Amino acid sequence: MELEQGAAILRRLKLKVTPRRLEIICCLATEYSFLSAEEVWSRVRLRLGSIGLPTVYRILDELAEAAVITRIFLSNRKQYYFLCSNQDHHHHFVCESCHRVEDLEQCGLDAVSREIAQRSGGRVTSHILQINGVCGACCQGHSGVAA
Amino acid sequence: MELEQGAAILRRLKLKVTPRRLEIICCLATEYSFLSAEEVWSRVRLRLGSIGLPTVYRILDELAEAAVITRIFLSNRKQYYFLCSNQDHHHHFVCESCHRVEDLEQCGLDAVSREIAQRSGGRVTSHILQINGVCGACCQGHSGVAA
DNA sequence: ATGAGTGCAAACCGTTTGCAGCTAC
DNA sequence: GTAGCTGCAAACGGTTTGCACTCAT
Repeated sequence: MELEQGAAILRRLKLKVTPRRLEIICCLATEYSFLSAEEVWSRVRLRLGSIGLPTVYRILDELAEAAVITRIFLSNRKQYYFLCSNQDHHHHFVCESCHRVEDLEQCGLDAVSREIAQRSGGRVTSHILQINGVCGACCQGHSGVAA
Repeated sequence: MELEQGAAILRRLKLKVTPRRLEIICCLATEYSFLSAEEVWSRVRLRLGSIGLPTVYRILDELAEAAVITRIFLSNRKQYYFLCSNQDHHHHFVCESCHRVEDLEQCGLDAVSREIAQRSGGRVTSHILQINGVCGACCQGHSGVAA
């Protein structure tokens, strides 16, 4: 992603265009996998020289709240972040070997909503769906990238 | 759940039958909603007199590892536990108002697995699906139970 | 110039661990 | 008797906060 695209995102969110914000957006935009806050921190430090971890958290949080990036909660109690250009409702397939993230078109929640409405008259308001597996490349013997 | 049922579960897992373990299983068995470790702790203390929070964590962890109870990770970084007698593959509908949990039969993941296999040759190994909403009773004006 | 952004250190808080004493078997 | 259980206090680690300083606008 060009720096100008990052700046446009920030202006749309009425956030000041600062080097740290641009660098973090660029960092996520060039990754094909989700990153922890510390992983973002270490990557961004290489280019900015210095940036505090709290700043990384603050910026990631702003971007996640604005739905510019996707936040994933994993069972190790850490939060991971992923920049996805697809704004329509969709879910992700996460490769357990290389941590690459793929978009999914199928949601499959229509049937569930119907089941709930028919059975008890309830209503679905949101859902969390994450698919884990091994992607095609990793299935074919590629060893993958360490986490 | 009777105490004897709890004892049977523990014997099956080759764990010693202790009052704390029995009490925790009973506590979860009589709840219709998921509970945090601290919520289990406060309920169980009423009947046991004294029990340490680390013990509650240890026992909940054992039971979750053995798949006797279900562990849910929410975005507040806390873990919640729920005892579900249904052992087949299924998911849960969680009411946002009263925190009651219902079993779902629909999974809807077959279509997703097909999509992944067809598109990139990948393979689905696991998935996390949680449906949030408002249950029938709460939809009909019942105010629900606070978290 | 001024309010938003940032670094640093310290707090936070759910969870885990080490170890001594206790209990089911 | 002994291996496993439990309580307590302390540590852990990812994340958040308070506050003084700095920078984009």
